[in-house]
Amino acid sequence: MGVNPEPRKKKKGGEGRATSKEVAAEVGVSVATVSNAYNRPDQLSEGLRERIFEAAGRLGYSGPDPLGRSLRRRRSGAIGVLYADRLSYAFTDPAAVMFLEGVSLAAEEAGLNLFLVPGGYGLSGGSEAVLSAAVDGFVVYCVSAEDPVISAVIERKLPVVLVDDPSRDGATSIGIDDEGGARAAAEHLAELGHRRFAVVSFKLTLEPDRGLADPARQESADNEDTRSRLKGYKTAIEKAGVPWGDVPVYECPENTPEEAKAAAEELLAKEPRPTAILALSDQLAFGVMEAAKGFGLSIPGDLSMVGFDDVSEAARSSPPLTTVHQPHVEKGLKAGRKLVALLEGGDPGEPELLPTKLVVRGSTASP
Amino acid sequence: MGVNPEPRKKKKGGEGRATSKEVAAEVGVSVATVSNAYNRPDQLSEGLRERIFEAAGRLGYSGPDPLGRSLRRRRSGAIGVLYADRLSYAFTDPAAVMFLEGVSLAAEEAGLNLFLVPGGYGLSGGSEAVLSAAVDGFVVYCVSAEDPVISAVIERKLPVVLVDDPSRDGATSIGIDDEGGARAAAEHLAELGHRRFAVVSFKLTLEPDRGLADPARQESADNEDTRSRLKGYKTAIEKAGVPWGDVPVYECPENTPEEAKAAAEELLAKEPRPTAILALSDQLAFGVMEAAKGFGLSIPGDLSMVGFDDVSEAARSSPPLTTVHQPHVEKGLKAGRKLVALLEGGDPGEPELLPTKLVVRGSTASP
DNA sequence: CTGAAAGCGCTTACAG
DNA sequence: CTGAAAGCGCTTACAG
Repeated sequence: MGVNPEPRKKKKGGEGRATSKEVAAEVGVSVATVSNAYNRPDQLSEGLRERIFEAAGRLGYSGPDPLGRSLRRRRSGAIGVLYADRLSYAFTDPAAVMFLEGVSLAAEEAGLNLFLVPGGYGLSGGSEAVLSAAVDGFVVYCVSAEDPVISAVIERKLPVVLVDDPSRDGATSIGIDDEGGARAAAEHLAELGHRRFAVVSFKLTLEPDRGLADPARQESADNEDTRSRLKGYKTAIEKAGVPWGDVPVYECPENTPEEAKAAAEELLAKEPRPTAILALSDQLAFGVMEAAKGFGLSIPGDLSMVGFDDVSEAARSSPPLTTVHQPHVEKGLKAGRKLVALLEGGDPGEPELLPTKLVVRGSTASP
Repeated sequence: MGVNPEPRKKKKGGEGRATSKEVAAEVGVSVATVSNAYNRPDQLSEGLRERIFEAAGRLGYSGPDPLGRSLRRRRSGAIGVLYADRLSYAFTDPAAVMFLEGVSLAAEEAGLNLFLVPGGYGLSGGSEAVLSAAVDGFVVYCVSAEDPVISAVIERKLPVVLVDDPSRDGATSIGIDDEGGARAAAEHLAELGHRRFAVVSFKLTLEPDRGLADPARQESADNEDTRSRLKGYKTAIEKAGVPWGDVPVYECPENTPEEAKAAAEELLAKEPRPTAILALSDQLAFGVMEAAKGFGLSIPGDLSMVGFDDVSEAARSSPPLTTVHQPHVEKGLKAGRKLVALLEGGDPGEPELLPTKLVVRGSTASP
């Protein structure tokens, strides 16, 4: 007998946690009864149950091992949030943090734990994290449709809700009205009289460039959000009589103020200088504002600035940032709830689009 | 045969993901060989391996199921972060978010996933989340030594690192120099000439009060951080010749600006009005500043304000907040690394205390 | 280079 | 009210 190798030096020694089998032996009952003591109190007498708990306490058994239970039940009790990038970036982006807050609200409601899973991006192991996460389903956030990690998620055949990139037919998804929000932002600037625009954008493809992106590249953006926002700008700007081809669109490889600052430094050095800059996120907008400061430009006196996201810092920056509001927490909450519904056997439902809204604050004025 | 009940309608139908057994049958090898194809490529011929992958693709097998693997290996590949409160609060507190950033950095380094676990606090199930999380170890954040969830963690007999509350003998822990930081903050105010102080504090016990806390209650605070910070204030203030008993300490049940605002409204209504307020966190300080605005008080003209944490908003608030800096990200990173070391069989090591530092900005001046 | 066997820790429907 | 048995999906040391 006994072929089983290394796993743990259990028994005797008090060390290493006890198993239900050991508790059962101690009390003189079967493991089934120990299991029932924890899971179905009505299945055994109160007295026996207490004796079991007492023995468990003595042996240091803290209840069913999650791994054994999960394997048997085919449920881990956790939902995974797949984030496109390294996890540490997620905590750096206020929009992502609010989204996570929403998802965690949904997880709490359902009594589920939250598992954070980084997308590949050349991390050690690529999609390995996705393949090795013991979760019952995924909320996929901020991952472009082209990202190989998406295939990994699909392969897992777990319930999935796609956020902000509602492609895949039949998939459950939730997003926001990116195009409408972006259009409103650009219209606002046009109405103020601006005609010289520039745009600071997210990366356009998985292999990002740093620098100006021509319209062809813009249209090949593999992230739906990005495409829609650019399209919204374009519609409004062309309506104002400015050819879209005249508008420099600067691609930043990362959604950080630092990248945007560098971008803006190039954009603001151009002659004639743009009088208004549209940023695809508030994070990017903050970087542009810093660059403007460096150039001795006042906002909104010399330069108008519009962001996207309405992160809480937007209201507190100086000047307060005009931006497109989107309901981050609600988006996370709804995404989480949709996943829970799927877990409970619900059907995919219709893709849902949450509204956006332009919030005019102090960073925009007539040129 | 076949007693096993409901679990899943596998086989045929293409639906429901395949198992290694099915792949083995398809290829005509044993499950051991399928396992080897994924885990030990050197154990089988390249040709066979490819046939296995090919069959896996056809059957929709995406590699070893994490649950089965984890149970067998006795490793889940995830580290848990236990947060005292509801998870959604964690995402609301910038200090917690930075800490999580640090932990996620450590997790990434080690190729581990991050599991977020809410502490009980009357949530559905109390410590259930702790008991049911499939993790290899815990980083325990922001949980007071008295919290019952701590016992649940201990019971689990998993490697643990305690953050900010380095009690338990023999446990691995990391914290900051709370007392020194707080002392420096109060000394700074005393040197500016302040003599009428007030303090806005975290909750003192698991069953928090809202309102003034007398010294007895202060000393019974079950969170080490809180006790140490109050002690630091006390030392400096008494050194300045002000009896600690004269300093109102207002307990807020939650670490939110809203609570602090309400607290400050009471504090600022007192006669004589305090000329300086010390807050145990920046979050609380922000609330106090709002209240001051409501009273038409200028900062630092009418009221000096010192926070604690040096969250990134602190530098951007108006006026910029004088506060005690602590290295949140580094704390998380080190906590995570300590856990990883423990997981790899390292020993607990000495409790580590990271330095704090007063950062003087615009919210403090002479009375 | 490949397979048979044991077993990780648990839960469940059923028989008694 | 309690237990025997099957099995969740996997990995491992060993024999061949």
